[in-house]
Amino acid sequence: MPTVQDVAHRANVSTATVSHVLNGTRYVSPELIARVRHAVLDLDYHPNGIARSLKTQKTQLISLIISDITNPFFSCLVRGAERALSERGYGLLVCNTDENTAMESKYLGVSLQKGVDGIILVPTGKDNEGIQRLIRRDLPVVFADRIVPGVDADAVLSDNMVGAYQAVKHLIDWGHRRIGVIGGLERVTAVQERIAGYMQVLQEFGLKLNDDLIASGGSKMEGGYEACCKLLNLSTPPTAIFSTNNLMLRGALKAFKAHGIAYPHEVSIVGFDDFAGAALYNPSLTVVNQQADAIGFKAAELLMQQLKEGKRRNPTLQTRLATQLIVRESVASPMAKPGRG
Amino acid sequence: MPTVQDVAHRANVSTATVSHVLNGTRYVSPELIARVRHAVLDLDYHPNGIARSLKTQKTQLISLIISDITNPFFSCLVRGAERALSERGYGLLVCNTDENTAMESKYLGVSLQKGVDGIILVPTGKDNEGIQRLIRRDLPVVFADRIVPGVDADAVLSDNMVGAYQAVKHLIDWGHRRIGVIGGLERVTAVQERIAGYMQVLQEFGLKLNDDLIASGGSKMEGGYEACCKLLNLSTPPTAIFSTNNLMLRGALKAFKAHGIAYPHEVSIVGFDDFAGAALYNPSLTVVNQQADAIGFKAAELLMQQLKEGKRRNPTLQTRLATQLIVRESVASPMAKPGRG
DNA sequence: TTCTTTGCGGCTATCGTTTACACGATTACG
DNA sequence: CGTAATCGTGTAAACGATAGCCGCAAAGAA
Repeated sequence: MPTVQDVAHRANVSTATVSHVLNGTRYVSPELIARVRHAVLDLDYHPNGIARSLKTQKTQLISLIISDITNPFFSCLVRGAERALSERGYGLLVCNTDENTAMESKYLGVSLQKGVDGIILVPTGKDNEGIQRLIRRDLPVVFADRIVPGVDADAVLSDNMVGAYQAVKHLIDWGHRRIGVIGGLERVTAVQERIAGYMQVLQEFGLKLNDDLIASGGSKMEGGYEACCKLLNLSTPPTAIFSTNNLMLRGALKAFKAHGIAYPHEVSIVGFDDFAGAALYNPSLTVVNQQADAIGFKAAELLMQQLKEGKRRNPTLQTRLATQLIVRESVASPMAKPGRG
Repeated sequence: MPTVQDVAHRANVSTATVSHVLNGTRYVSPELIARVRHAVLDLDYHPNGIARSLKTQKTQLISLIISDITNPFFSCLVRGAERALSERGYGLLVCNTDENTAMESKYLGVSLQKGVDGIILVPTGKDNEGIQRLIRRDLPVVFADRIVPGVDADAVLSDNMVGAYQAVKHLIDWGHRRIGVIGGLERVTAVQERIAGYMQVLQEFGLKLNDDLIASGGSKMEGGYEACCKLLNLSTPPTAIFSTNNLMLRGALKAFKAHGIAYPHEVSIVGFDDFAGAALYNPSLTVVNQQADAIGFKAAELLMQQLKEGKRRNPTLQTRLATQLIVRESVASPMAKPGRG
């Protein structure tokens, strides 16, 4: 592996000149430029990024901390972020926390050690000593999808309240009055907001809130399955269900299947977050779409901005991306006799 | 940001001692260990990974080059790899090539500059100068999902021929004789093998091969849609279709919908690669499952081994992971009158 | 007592860059 | 004609860690 020294030697110039030719950081005569270029080619020289990082204190690395890449919402988010970053020559370090705060801390720590230039964080939710440390060190951080309440940093989020509002309003428009919710992890601000949206609709239409109708589980398919079973096993089950995330929606569908329930005629269902194939289910699924890719992209852009300006932004910027109700076939009027049992 | 120097100073020892205490690389008296530990805590010292990397020539970073994280197969693969790596303190740099050889080269280049310790590569297929360079530099590489024919490196793959065999045999067992294939990119060895498996079954059952029945497209949903349309528009369309990948399967389903075709009764279909929700379609989808997570995990493990042994393996090791036919509802007997017109 | 051995821990070169500073030469200016 | 400014390039000091090589002291041997 040749080094600047080797190049300098071969081109009969100093290492400074080599460096400046390569980076265009000061005037060098055409003659020397040519010699250096030549030597670089001859030796197949590629500058060592690590040494460069050590000197410049920049790694061109961003870490992206999410809960689970396997969730299509997050994989789209990652894709969006990667698109924005790779254009500008940044690499993306992907970390899966599995909604586990300890993991999050660990990854925050390794990110710091690896010297990333910034972090896009989908926080597990609990306020976290690790996050405070980043902020203190003045490392650019932007939250995506969720925030952690006490912490002041840029964020790009879905408009969760409105999204939930759209979903639940849709159910009400179809005549549903007894609407169940499948919630995810309670500490996650995104689901808090979605449930708040749900409650707001209820209030607006003068329906009374029934705690039994709010069922929570993990955030994955299994959790959705269990939560949905809880709802279906109520003495008077809901006539419609609003699932606050995409994996849990599928869990709910599985529960329908297990209980021999045909949607939408026995129970209607609306999900949060569209996904490839939602249109292909039979009946197809009515969902609230969120712009996962754009969230990632935007978050990366904000981060790049902070990097350019060299500081964390002050005051902090919170962007909300619109959601959209996609009406398909999973909602129908409630049956004449609500409930099954 | 405190450095070893600061710690050494505060603990009244040399930097060498600090380093050795932190890494346990030589005997240090309990007394000094305590002093160093104390100083580390006092200063909230965290070693700078970049400096360490420069000195040790190791970054604890692996890059994983795939075509598209948005494809559930790859996101599972990533997950598996990450699980194996993060346990051992390695970070994962994720790169999406979009099946584009130029992108692949670019990412190979940046990986080298960033000084990754190894690469897990899902090659786009074309033999690539960049890959040869890695090999020459003796950088550990392991292929996942596919290989590039001329290049000698460890690989972890699905047993594609057998998988395709299972799928197509299943269709034949149900009485199908005119079976279409939706192929992906031709240069991808995985799809080559799957098509070879298809051909093998045909031969075994004395069916003659018909080029019209092999339709290719991109590797994504759109490609599947188009390829499926081609098949459906044949003068005598197939009675069953084998899709060689997961996204294309959904594209095919979309084509069914567009053509008003009800599977499995009008046309049967089998896909390659199971995915969350395949069981929830209606009718549910019969697919050949591959162990995506295990492929990623195993690939990472092989890489770790190479790192431990300090060299690329010789001779090279190729692992095949079993596939499994998951019979659901998307296959039925062909109609009495094959074709539609 | 003196010489050797051994064990502990400090000094310092090194990894491969970037970049502040210095330098000599040439030109411009008052 | 002396001083200053300009110009093009080189020298060498960082960046923050690791680790080879020594030196010193205490212990053991003769």
